[in-house]
Amino acid sequence: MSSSRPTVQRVAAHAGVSVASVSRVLNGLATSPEMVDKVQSAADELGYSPNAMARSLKVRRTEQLAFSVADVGNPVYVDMMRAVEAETRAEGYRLLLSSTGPDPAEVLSLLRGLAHGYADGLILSPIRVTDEIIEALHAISLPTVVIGRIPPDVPVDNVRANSAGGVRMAVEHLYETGRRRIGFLNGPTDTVPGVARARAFGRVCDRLGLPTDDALLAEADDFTIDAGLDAVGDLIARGEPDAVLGGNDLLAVATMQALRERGHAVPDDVAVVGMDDTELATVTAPTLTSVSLGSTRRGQLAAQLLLERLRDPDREPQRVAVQPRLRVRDSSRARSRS
Amino acid sequence: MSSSRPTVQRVAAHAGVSVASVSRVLNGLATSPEMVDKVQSAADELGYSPNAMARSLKVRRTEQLAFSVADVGNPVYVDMMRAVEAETRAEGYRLLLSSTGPDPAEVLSLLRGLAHGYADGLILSPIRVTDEIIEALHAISLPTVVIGRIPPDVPVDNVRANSAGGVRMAVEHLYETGRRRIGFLNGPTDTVPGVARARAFGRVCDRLGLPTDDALLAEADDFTIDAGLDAVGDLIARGEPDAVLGGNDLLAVATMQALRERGHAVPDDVAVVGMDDTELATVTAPTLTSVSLGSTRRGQLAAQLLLERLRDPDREPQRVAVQPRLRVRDSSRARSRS
DNA sequence: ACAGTCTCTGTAATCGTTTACGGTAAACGA
DNA sequence: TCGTTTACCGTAAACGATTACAGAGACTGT
Repeated sequence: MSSSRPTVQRVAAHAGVSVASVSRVLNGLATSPEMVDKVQSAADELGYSPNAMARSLKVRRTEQLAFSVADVGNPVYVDMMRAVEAETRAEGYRLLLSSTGPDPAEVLSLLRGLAHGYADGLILSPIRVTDEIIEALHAISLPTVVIGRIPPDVPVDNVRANSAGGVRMAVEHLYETGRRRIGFLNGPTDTVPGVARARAFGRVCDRLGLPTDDALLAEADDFTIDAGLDAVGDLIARGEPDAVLGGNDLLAVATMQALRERGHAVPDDVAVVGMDDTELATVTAPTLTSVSLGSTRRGQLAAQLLLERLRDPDREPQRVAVQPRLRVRDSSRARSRS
Repeated sequence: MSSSRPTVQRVAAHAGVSVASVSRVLNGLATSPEMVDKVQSAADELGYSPNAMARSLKVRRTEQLAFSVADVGNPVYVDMMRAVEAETRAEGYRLLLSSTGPDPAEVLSLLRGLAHGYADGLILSPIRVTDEIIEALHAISLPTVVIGRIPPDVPVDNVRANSAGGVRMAVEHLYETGRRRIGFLNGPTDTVPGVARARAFGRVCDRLGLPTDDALLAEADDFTIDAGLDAVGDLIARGEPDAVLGGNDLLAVATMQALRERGHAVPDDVAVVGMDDTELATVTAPTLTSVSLGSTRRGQLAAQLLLERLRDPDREPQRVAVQPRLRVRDSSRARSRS
């Protein structure tokens, strides 16, 4: 009894047949009943299971898809992930998650490393897009769809949200409910969503004649609760806002927490609204008004685009956008006093 | 220009050298400077990147580790994941997440499918453990560590929490702060953690002389917020508890939400405590008392065990346990009236 | 009885790498 | 000058599977 895993050769020898026959019965091709019998019993006598690596080398398919996200702790990716999984599982693919932190180098290594190898296709949602990433995307031959804005000439399928529209809806909503000093706790502005949201915020404030002094603007160095807590203190103290928009739900949650600790009531003193409309928004107290950027829909579309490209690798890259929708909850209700 | 990806043969031809030389310079083995030059320029002229599949077939390593969790939406797995990732990244492994839903068949397919192929090692945290899974674990040759209780004779490394101890701490804490009708919103009792926690709850209540009528017991059919909301209504209405223990933080959050909707104050009318002490516990209002089962520590230990086994495949399987710790927050403070 | 079909099986090539092995030529020492 | 060491390089054999191809019987129909 050799120590290493049994191979198809060993099974063949043990069953007294050829390797071809073993492969055939294991893949359910036409064979005689007694052949099936011999091979099957030899196989599970030895505890054989095929080497996936060797198999995919030959057939050039792995039956796996990779989904790369920036932060598994962010519920927005959970939504996307579920949608992607639901869509791709039906086609028999296994889904592999991979969490690249905030560092673009990670994404890059993924694009070059895993990209050509362990998966038949890739969905990625990079938070920072560097020139190197763009370049790698140009060069990539693996079917790929990216979630998030990329330059129009990058030849991959693309689905994106309308961040700017979302910010606009949020600010208009706050304006309509009487808020005038609206703060913005953004994520890092060297990220794709960060920069889009910053720009949009400035524009809509200008249009509505709202103040945009620096004291009303804060930038967390990550789209996380911890980073939000670090950054929001100043905004609250120096900006004296009557409303705060969070760059995503996590930042909004951090804002609520900081407000509570400092004795400000939400929404009576300060309204808070988030972005992404994740499950988090429903569990906080008060529940969080949030603008949905369609994470589930984006995941679904990304999966569909990927599956279509898998079927037809040569078709034109497509790009689709999904529209935002405001979900009003308690954190932005009208003041009860006033 | 051929359409398919360039191979080592092609860059060899293009550089006018042998494939062996190409492989050598690409792997940084000893070669002359001019050889390095020729190969390098040929390689990136063709945009060559090696086929990971073929490579790992030969060297029998993928440099990848797989971590399989039941529900990516559960923050407890996020904690574990981060810990595992931190530990394994240092050794140069890439971490692949894979989300098997609540269905044991998924785990099984993972154990047999991905198990022998795309990863050098596997960490899994199955929520249900069937005979088939036990059997597959006996048969597995891939280095594997499971997080969660398994029968003692299963020959894989194992790290587990002390659920029972955790439940005990939670209930004692509630008892000491004056609660007498303690409800329990558990997850499914056909799961490993579900059954352990149910048993422990019964025992500690008996010991303390607390009532355990059926009206105080509820069982959600998943460890999620939605399932919790479905199941907790009855418990609140019929059980009239003055405290509720959630089988995990998600169930506790669901409980708080349901209580709020029905006009009960937390903690004044009803105290709530969760288990797992996830990030969620800090963002709710009131903040959630929760017993930490050491998710980060468990992830860390699991990763270390796996790495050790990777270095020495023949050593004895180890099993370690991590102890719970109660984290008191606002949701279980003493009543202010009374 | 024989050509033609059909069904099953085995031999060997192949996927894209790595690497053991052997050969060649330059460098070295005496 | 002539072995011997050293440094490189190329040829070919793996890794473990799939599959094109061809051969071998077993049928069929005439």
